[in-house]
Amino acid sequence: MSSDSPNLDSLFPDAAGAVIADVLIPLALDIAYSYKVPPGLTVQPGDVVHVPLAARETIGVVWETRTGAAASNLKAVIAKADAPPLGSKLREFVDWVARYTLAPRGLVLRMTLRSPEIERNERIAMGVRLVGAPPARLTPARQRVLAILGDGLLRAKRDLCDEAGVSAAVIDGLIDEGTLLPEPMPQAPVAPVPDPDFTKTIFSEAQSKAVDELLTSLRQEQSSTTLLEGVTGSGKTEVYFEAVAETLRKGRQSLILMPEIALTGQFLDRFEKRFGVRPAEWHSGVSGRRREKIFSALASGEAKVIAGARSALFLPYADLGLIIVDEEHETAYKQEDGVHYHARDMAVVRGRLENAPVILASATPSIESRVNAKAGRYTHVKLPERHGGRAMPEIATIDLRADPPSKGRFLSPRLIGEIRETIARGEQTLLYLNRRGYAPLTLCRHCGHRFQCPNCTTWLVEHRFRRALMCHHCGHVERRPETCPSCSAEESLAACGPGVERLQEEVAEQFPEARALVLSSDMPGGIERLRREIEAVATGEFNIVIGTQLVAKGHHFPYLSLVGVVDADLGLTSGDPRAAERTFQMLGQVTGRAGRGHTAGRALLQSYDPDHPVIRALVSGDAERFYREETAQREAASMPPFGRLAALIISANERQPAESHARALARTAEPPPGVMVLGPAEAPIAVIRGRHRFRILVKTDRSVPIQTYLREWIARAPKPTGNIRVSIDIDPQSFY
DNA sequence: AGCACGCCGACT
DNA sequence: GTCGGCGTGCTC
Repeated sequence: MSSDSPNLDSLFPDAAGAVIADVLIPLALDIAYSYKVPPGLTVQPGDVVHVPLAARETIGVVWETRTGAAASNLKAVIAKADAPPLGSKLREFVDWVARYTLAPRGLVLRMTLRSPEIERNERIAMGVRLVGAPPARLTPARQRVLAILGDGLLRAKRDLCDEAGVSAAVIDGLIDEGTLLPEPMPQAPVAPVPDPDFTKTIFSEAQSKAVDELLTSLRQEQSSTTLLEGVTGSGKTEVYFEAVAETLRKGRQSLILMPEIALTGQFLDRFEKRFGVRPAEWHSGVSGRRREKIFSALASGEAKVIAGARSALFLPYADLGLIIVDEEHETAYKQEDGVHYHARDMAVVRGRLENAPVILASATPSIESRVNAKAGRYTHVKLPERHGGRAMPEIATIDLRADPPSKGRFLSPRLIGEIRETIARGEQTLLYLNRRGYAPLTLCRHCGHRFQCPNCTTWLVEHRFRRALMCHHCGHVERRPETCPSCSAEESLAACGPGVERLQEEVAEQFPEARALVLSSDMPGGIERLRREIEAVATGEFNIVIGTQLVAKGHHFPYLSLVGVVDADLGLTSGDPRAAERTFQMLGQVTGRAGRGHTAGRALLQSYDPDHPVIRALVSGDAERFYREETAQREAASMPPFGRLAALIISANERQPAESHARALARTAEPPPGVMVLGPAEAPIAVIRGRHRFRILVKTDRSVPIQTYLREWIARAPKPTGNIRVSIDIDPQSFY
């Protein structure tokens, strides 16, 4: 900071030598704006400041300071804000993420500032303490209060009222008399420090080995990424808790990233069992007041461990010493609106910048992470067996060509037989079908009319319970008509294919005496009811559970011994380049639910294509081979992580303009060698928050700087007219 | 994100 | 004639 003489400053305020701050503002702006720094104010890069913007005042972060000739039209910084400054590593991270995701830097900055809505209305709870002589008039109410406070300790007003059975007026009266003294209550610590040695976990031989390996790579001074691969039930969490303990002993902070839905009481309980206290939590359900507290506790270094959803990656840690990405393969790590980023990948980047080791944990790792591990870029730590002698489920297929269900039904005779036996043993069956509603397609038997979404390129799903046809893509809903809208034929509409509701109908028919339950995310009664029902399933209350993918995660069902995958082929035919991987992971998780205690469970996959590599791999348990083959295919096709995928997303309020601009853009593309534009016609259209989105997929091999190419492409293309926005999505590829 | 400006349809 | 809807562009 230059120290010009005050004389000179006041005489020539705009002369060379003025201090200028380049301030990044948390709006959709990519460049930092320049402001004069008024005399008497010193700012440093990272400082949060109030600045004028147009007619308003906003907050911003000083990105750089310089001295030089200030143009006289520069506005001046108003003041420093009462917020922790952003460290240089975090600023570097913001720049890096913005550059990689092609988002304006201001938008990325906003993710790091989101919480401190500087609520000045901090109400400090007051307590009272006995200090003076009893008052002249000693009423019974007053006596009760004084009796309680006789020990001279400080008590919260509220608690005291409850305990003494008096109103606040009694206590206020005593304060006026001088008998009691009000005093602010000591603030409960936002995030009590976990004790790394609260309990000592007894590890199996395999687990101890994994812990040793993990700690060895942790103790290297360099930042490193470790893939912790452990089958369901192998005790991954307890193993990575040891890395958290090690980081705690060093006095540094740990971040445990998890998909939002996985952040449950169950996880927090396990943490508390190991460390004596719960970690601080960070997700959409945490209230504003608490967010602010956690925010500053992290910035000051007071909070040591935080468990959070992907947004926690952008918080201002004082000394981040470890990042764990739990369930690293989860798609929930990808943010699809605003700044498009993949939290797993950005975690690896932030870990590198902060010199913090990163642990990616999963039972079914992503291809990307596996490839990196195989190539030696990540350390690979494996937990190959279940903990506590629990056996892996036995998985088999039912060939639907040889053993078909009866017409209009979806359960094969063999599966029905197995369910019957399971019920007879008093055990539970899970029927997995990842399709909400009654039937995925409705058509007219008379004229062949198919109900299609007016916005999307998808069929409307019948929801018989609600008597509606719904689009699961955009949320469009219409009433199911009685007659065909095209040919007016009556009673001609036929439901095609199964959904969970239809399966429930079939189950009721086959097993009228069984208690069956559908678990799907659109269940009437909302999340509360869902939680209660899941609890009821865990206590063994139902014989048959019919569930969509939400049953694959989290909860443990101790009575479950049979898993029937109703349509194992579902999802394998979608155009998604990760379809095989996703299906393998999903079915791996679902079938992993089977098994009671030490008894192995059974899983049956109904399939018309039992020789499909995914199904074969699930049955044989040969994950290695599946990953090897899938990796080879990815490599041959230049798909991630061997090539890159990106998309231009064109969105507008109406479908038509979005689509025509997408086509116009596609025509403008002049792909250089190594780039392939996969055309808008192949891309599905979705409606998100009222905006119709069209995607143009782009595939490149790794030699092409895809960011540069996309930027040039957009610059070349005709300017979008109307309310059309073009944004860029870079597909996750994993970083190392 | 705000906020102003400007262009088109309904109407005190 | 004006009011006000929203689409568009700008903010050091």
